[in-house]
Amino acid sequence: MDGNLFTSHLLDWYDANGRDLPWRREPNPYRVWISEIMAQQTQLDRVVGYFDRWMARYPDLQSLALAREEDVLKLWEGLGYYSRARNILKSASVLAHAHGCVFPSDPIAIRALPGVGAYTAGAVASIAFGLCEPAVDANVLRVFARLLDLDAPVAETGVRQTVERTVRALIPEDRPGDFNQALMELGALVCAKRPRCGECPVRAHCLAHARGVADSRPVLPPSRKAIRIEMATGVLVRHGRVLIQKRRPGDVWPGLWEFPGGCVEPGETPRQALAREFREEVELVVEPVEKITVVAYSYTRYRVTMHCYRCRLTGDAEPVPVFNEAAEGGFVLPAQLAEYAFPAGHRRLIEFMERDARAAGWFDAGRHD
DNA sequence: AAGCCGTGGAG
DNA sequence: TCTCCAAGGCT
Repeated sequence: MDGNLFTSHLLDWYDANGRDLPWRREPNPYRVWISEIMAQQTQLDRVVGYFDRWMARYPDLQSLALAREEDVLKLWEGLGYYSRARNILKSASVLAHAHGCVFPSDPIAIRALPGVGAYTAGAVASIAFGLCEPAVDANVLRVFARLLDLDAPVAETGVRQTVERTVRALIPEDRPGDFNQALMELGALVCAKRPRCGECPVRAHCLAHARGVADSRPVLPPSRKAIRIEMATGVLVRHGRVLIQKRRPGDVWPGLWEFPGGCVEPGETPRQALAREFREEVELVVEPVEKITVVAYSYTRYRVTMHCYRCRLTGDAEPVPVFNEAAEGGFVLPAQLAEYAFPAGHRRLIEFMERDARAAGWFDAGRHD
């Protein structure tokens, strides 16, 4: 491959077709870092809104160093992979104490930050500091699987190393960040899962295209099957306040809030499962009295059908929840639910109840006590 | 190293 | 409806 010609074709295309993204307008290290963490396993179009809100709230490292985890998780709500947000806070602490709130330019120091792996370190080093470091993400792997017609599964570590070496040899000293971004942009817009070779600025350099096998690259590993599960969750209102609890570290969605509930076990109905979960989780005896809605959502490899019920206490005793499987919890006003970060499925339940509130009155105090 | 961590859009 | 999979990292 003629490296110089390849690079100029690619950069010319990027200059004409690269998207106008907020962190590209002002690529200081802090902004580039945040954008790259947000972009992990997330399509850029979804990142933009979160990025803008983040920068309005935490415009620099100094302001981030004072941030509270609750607020950061709320800002991150819906973006997924919440450990990224917690790792940003851990990094902020490191950057404040060990680096005096000056973002380090040394790739090794960048790579040492929590949540920063080989890709992100290379991206920040090249985009923010102009260093000739490769940034090999899924886009770049796919692009080079086609350029080089690699017949090994791209998930293999050997393939990544091959691609990193190749990229390192191609990076132009005057535009390392643009080169890396151009490779990714090409993968996102042209050399996508279904390639659009007719629009490709570097198809003359592409072995898979020359051989007519671009559609069968990259070679993918066998996929894991989705697991379907049924869950039940309950809305318990008392004196106009609704019971929620905060998930513990080590759980799925650590630090996020939810309504009590859990998996429907074999042989159980959703209502039975819900009564059992309330006993186990919060030591309250409740009865599901009314189906609110069914929310279908998915996380990682699970496909969840969540049956949502309005619950009432059986018995007259004042409820004192004991949070056996949560970090904390309590009864909060429905209007306050907006201040807590919920997993997407529970957030959709809240939105359903708010939309439906006038007709159904899910949160009406007099209806439930 | 293989499994886990979220979510929503594309096809 | 259902599968695939994103500007990955951690354990």
